[in-house]
Amino acid sequence: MPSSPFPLPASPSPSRPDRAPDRTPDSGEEAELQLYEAIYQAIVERRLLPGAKLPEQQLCDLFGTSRSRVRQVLARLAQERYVEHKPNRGAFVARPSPQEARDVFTARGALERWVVSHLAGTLSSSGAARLQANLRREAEAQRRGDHREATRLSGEFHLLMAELTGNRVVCELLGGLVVRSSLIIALYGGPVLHACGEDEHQRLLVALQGGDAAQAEAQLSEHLAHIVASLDLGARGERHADLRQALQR
Amino acid sequence: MPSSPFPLPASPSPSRPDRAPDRTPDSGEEAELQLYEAIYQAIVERRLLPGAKLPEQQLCDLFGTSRSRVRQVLARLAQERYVEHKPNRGAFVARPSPQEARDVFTARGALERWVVSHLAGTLSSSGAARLQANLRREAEAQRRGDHREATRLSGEFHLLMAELTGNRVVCELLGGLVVRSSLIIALYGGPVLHACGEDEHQRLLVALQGGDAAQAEAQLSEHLAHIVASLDLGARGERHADLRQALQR
DNA sequence: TGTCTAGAAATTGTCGACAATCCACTTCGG
DNA sequence: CCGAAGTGGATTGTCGACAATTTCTAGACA
Repeated sequence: MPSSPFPLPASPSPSRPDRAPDRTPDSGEEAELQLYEAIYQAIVERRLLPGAKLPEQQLCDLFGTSRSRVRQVLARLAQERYVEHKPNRGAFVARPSPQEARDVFTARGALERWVVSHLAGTLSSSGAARLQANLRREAEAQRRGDHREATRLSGEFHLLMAELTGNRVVCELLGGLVVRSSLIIALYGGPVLHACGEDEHQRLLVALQGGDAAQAEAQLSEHLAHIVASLDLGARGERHADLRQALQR
Repeated sequence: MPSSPFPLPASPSPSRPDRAPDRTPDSGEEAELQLYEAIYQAIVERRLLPGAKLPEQQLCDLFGTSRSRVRQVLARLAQERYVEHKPNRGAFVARPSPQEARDVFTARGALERWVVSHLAGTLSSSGAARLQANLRREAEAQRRGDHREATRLSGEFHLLMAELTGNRVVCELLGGLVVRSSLIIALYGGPVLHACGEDEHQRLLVALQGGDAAQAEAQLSEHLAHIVASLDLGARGERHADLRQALQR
């Protein structure tokens, strides 16, 4: 069926509707970034489900890149634990074990307790405003039933807190854990994706603005515990979606 | 000078003194692991200093592998922030900025406070024995002036604590931070490599065995703060060593 | 009808060759 | 004598081709 080499993201040369038309180094490097971002976003937004296969040639065709670049991207994703690399079998979206699921949220707790503790004393008004804006957008998405956008914003809230501390290292580590959390919730989460978070984020922000570090830490621990408690570890999710459909923007 | 293609690690086929002789898949994959471990250990033990160049062809010759494998290893090391990848310039052992140095130790504090807090209630007698053995070996190395071995064991102490919690995710994250700490101390540490740790580790272990989580957390925070305080951030270390010499076992 | 086997097709793993870029040395002009 | 441009060599970046392995398919036999 895939006789046309470039089904979706347009051929390299003719039209480039996205911005930054000033520098034109080569389409290859750009496509490599696009490919990474596409898979990354598809995982965060749960369009690519755990266990889905990522065939190299198919990705080459979809993004008009060479196989070396695709392999590079897959290797990076594998090191970040977003995909698993089975020898001579190919790359698959990662399926974290129940134990790994618990460990990820425990590690998040360790890092994020420092984040909120640090923020409780230093949160600027502009920072608080950014967090508030995120909450508003999440509530909006929730109200209009856009669960995909809501869960994305929910993860972004945690990352935004980390960014506001100014600690790049914590940001990177936590960023990885948040993505892996998406995989975990996709695997073990019930159909109702922890709608509880909506309110808990709000209370967490109040604690931060009040400068009460202990209260903020307690709120956060409770929040994460609620998420873990809502998981059905032991479920054998065999879910996987279509590549073409998942990666199109 | 390097006319002989395999100066140090022996040619692929004839002799293989290391264990696991049962499976003999191919020398390529094995050499790839050896290369990674060699660079990793050389960084931890401060034989490869920040800023040192890692030329691909030279590594190919030293380990008898193809350039693709060398590039794969370097890419992995770059993602772990152990080496920096300058475009069209090559790979260099990473030189963390002063800001990154502070951030790394802050992140370590966040993770390790959970580690010691968790261990304070659950440390088994065998686990305590392993930690005690590590301390003994470190003290021994310190006594006979083997600073290299002492610093290696010092880092291993922190990793060992993380392992004893059973949380793989925390282990991986902390492992990366410990290696980066080696780079930071190599760059900004004075000639006397925080010999203070010797005693502080001992007191930390006592607190763990006593089950006093708060005391253990306080000890740990103080320990890390001492290390950061001993750093001379703002130093412009241009140190780098010879590859051949650094990577030989 | 079910299962095992053998061949074929597709997919992944590995390598060497070529192109692009940068570094160092030489050479020329001031 | 010093600085700048040019040139040769070395190093890195990229790609396509080939080899190895797995998976799918067809067919024979119990």
